[in-house]
Amino acid sequence: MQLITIQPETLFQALADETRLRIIRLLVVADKEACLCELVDSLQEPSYKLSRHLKILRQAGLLSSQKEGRWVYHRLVTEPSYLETLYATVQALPDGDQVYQADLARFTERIRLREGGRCRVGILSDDLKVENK
Amino acid sequence: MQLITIQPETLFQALADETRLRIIRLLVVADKEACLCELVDSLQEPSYKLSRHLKILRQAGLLSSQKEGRWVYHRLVTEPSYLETLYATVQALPDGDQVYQADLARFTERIRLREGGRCRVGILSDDLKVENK
DNA sequence: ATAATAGTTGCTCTATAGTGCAACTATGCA
DNA sequence: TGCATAGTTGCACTATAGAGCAACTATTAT
Repeated sequence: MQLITIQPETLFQALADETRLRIIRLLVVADKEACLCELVDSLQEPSYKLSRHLKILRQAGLLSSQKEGRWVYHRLVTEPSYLETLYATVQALPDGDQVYQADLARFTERIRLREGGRCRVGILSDDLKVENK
Repeated sequence: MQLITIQPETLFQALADETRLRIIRLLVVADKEACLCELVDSLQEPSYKLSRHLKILRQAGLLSSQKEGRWVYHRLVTEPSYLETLYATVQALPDGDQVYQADLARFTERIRLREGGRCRVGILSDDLKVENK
């Protein structure tokens, strides 16, 4: 049950950003949940950036996030039912420069590293890791 | 045929504004075209404001506008087909504070003044008229 | 305990979006 | 021919959104 009502504009505002659309579209098409590090490797974007966008999607009621130890799994929210219609639209959008296709390809590769369906490795793309001095 | 490809984000950006959602929702639910002055009286917003929002919707590929004498009629674009799905979502959105319902009520009343299906009067809400000194 | 790492967030900066006012164009009517 | 009016747009102002950096928390493994 959702106590505070989310404004319709907020919903569309959440999708009005390329990075967030890539996240949503990936989760819609792959029909899977994903943790941040898997998204970092799939979208090739820094974790702090994705973390913030995930928060915006969560606040818009599109995503639910569950912590499991070190990892946080993000999945699409499917209620209320018009969200399913919305995801159908997202899935039907053109992929002019094959960005989504490339994201999905990396994601598919990446989740092959899961053990028992759970993520067991961190960020693999060296250039996206945050180094602790 | 659409020569320049509209980015998916642009589509959602266009809907990420209360005024523009009111316009789209009104046209979806009423299943009618409307001219600016009818929209001004229905949404109770100044014409310069709506005119700009209509332009944004047009540029996003959601609206087509045709001039007929003094009046410009705006109608929803239905191609490509995922736009229909998008409108279905818009129609299914909650109307918490009955804003859309009130807009529709005023619009229904307003288009009763048409003659032969065409708008024959201008802005009726005195407080929204732009006075020429 | 300590180090490594998954993830988050405060801060600053820059770009862009929305508003209102006022001036503008274009069309029809007296 | 000139006026009223449907509609558009340049300008200035303000608010907000997104990015990057760096510091932070929390959890696991050694």
